Amino acid sequence: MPTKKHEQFVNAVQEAADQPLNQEMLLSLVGYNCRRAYLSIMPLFHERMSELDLRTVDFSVLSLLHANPNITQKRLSNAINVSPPNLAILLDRLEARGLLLRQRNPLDKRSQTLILTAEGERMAVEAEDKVSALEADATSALSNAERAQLLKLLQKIFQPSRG
Amino acid sequence: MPTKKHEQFVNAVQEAADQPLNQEMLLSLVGYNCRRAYLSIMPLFHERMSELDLRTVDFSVLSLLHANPNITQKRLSNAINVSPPNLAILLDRLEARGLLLRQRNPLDKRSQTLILTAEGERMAVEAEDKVSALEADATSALSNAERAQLLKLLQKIFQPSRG
DNA sequence: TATTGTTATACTCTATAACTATA
DNA sequence: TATAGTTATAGAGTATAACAATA
Repeated sequence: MPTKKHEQFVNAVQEAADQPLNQEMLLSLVGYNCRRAYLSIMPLFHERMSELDLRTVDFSVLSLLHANPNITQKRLSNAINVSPPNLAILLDRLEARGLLLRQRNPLDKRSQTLILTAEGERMAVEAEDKVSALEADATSALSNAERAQLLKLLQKIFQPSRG
Repeated sequence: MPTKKHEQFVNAVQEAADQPLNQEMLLSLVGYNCRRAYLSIMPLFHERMSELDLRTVDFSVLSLLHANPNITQKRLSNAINVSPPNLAILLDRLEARGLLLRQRNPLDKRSQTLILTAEGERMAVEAEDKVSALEADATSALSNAERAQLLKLLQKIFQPSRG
């Protein structure tokens, strides 16, 4: 025999099931929306880059070394926000694949400088092409102007000094 | 005795050290910028929410249940993109803390509906206030109009159907 | 004494397989 | 037979502590 309280519960559950989800609060947060946008782009990255066997962080390293040959591990570590221990094993893997070289820094023998091999350069160029294309596909709902505006606004958040 | 090759290497290393890092490629990518912006907001989240002992995903759950009482675990799982096994233990913790209740769904006894306790409601309201404030601080480089524009552009990426 | 980089290790997050109960 | 949820477990990603070599 259903009590009144039980009836109210059944009605509340029915009503909840009938209504679309209210996500107003979460959708008002920049952090949440950044994460959702990022997570919506990543599957395409993994699909298209699995052929090159590169993760996002591997791509970041190749791309930065392509544009900045002979920088030290320290500067790379700071730039991509990967801790020295984790960068060490990441570089072990890329070096083992013949994509880059570590060389003792002649100006300060504590540090090591990094440079892509010829194969690493080829891989970097190919990866950059693939990523540019995949990005365009993942953000095809945006016009070029909107995309540029988005980049500007995001950079204001993590580079506030640059206005 | 330094070879010519070695001299060239020393010069290249010196030049690399003297120049600012070129991050043009990475900064042209929406995914990379989303991640950087997200990672710049998170430390503030952890600082301010450690008092409430809530992670981002815990906050998402409390906030969604606050706005959508009596929804099922299935709908919650879909909304926040957390797999059923991982959601189960997350809900175990919040239930053990007295923040929510799981109730067998009277309309389909396979599923369970979720509702915040009085304490859970208080926690949700307090957390939402804190998060709103922290978001404003983390994105203070943006005007209100820019912030609104940013949310719109990000949502276009992961909700392309909504234009 | 401080810095760069490495090794070892622990912790969190996320993903998968197998199971129970209900439809 | 299919679905909601749970348990157990494995893997990836990230963080910390201790160490060697150089400054």
